[in-house]
Amino acid sequence: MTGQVRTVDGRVAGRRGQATRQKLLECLSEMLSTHPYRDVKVIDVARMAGTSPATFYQYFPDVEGAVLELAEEMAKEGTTLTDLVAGRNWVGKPAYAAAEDLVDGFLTFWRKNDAILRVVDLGAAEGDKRFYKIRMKILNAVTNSLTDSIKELQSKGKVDKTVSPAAMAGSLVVMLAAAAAHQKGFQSWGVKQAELKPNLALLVHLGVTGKKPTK
Amino acid sequence: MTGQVRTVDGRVAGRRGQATRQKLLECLSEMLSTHPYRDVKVIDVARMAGTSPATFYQYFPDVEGAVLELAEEMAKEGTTLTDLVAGRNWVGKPAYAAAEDLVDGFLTFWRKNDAILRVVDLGAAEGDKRFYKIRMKILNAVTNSLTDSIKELQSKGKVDKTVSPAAMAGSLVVMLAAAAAHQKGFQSWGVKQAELKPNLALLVHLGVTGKKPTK
DNA sequence: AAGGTAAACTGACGGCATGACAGGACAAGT
DNA sequence: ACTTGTCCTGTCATGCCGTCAGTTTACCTT
Repeated sequence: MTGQVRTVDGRVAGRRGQATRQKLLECLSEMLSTHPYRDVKVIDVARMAGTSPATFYQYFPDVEGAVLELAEEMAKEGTTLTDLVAGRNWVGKPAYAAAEDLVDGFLTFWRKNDAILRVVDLGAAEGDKRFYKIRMKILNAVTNSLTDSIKELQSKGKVDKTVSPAAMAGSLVVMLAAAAAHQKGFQSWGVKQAELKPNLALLVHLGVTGKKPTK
Repeated sequence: MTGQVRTVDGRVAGRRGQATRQKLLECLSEMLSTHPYRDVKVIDVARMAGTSPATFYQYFPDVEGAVLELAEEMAKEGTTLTDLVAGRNWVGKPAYAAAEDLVDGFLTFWRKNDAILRVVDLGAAEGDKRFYKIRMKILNAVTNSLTDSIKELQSKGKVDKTVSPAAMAGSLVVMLAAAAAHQKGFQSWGVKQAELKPNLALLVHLGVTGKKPTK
């Protein structure tokens, strides 16, 4: 579609403009990683980028608008998460490997983008449709894929008919997202990273296949 | 301990003072339910409470400080969640009922306090220890209880030794919290409330006992 | 009831973020 | 060098933040 980068007042941005715009986004990202969302101010981001607040407002309506921009970028990258599920075999021994890979990929992706994902999560929970949509875009990739896998197992009679594939897939994906977001939280329960992964994988396996993995 | 309510500058608050303080908290709570966290301003809360910003700052250091107050209150109430797990029988048919009750209680509690829990979640994810502690207080009640249940099943040989009780309990609780926080999100996957609950209960059952529920 | 004291509240102020605008700096082509 | 369109910044009005000095209110003592 319209791949044109535009300023707030409708001008098309040239090379130099795009560069500063990008720099502002980078600084914002940095800022989000090191300061509470509520305290991220336009003036700080602008200063960090070596420019003025007025410039910031040329490219973004406000902080939220800029965060949405970052989130969109991330969402594009996030659709590659589908590869973790699509075309996997959920029967027998390969099933557990699939579960492990899914958990691993998910945790890695979340850790890499945790600062933005925090804000996206908040915005979505607050009912902001724009953030909500982005969150869906990321999670849908995995959820739909998982849903299909469960449906297939069901049609083969390998999974109980009472299970709702979408609800189960959604629950699992939501669990992974939350576990990823609060990875540090587990430490205070005396749970080490290394312990967490296999248990999440076990739960994913149990949820999808309904059975314990065959070792 | 010191049950004294104090102002920021150290005075002990009297009857009238406590009343306005309480009113401010109520208005803040209302504000959090209807506006994005980032946009909640002291002046708006004060206006809604029919007082001035200066009064607000007599009782709370800032918006965050007041939210912590609200969260503490909620956390006290939240420890009753333990009752949903403690003393439950996780063998045979009663196990599924236990899982159902846990899911139901959790979702209800979360929905009732969603506005504050959103902020607590954000604060915790951002690494703020105060919010983190409150989140733990609520989740620990359930997690520790679940952990014990799993340990017990393990000692009886009913659950695989490779399972880490704490990691499993933590994963399940985190899943419930996330599912509760994004209840609306499931609708766009075509999942109805009524479908979600039994599937969550099934996952809890699978996670704790390692087996499908006996109907 | 008068007077005293601590509590409760407010008006006002300096400081800072926001957001709009107009004008100057810059790059690229002629 | 000149023109043109893009890009950036100085400046300003507005509004919120957070503090303080000072006023009003409630309560207690005598």
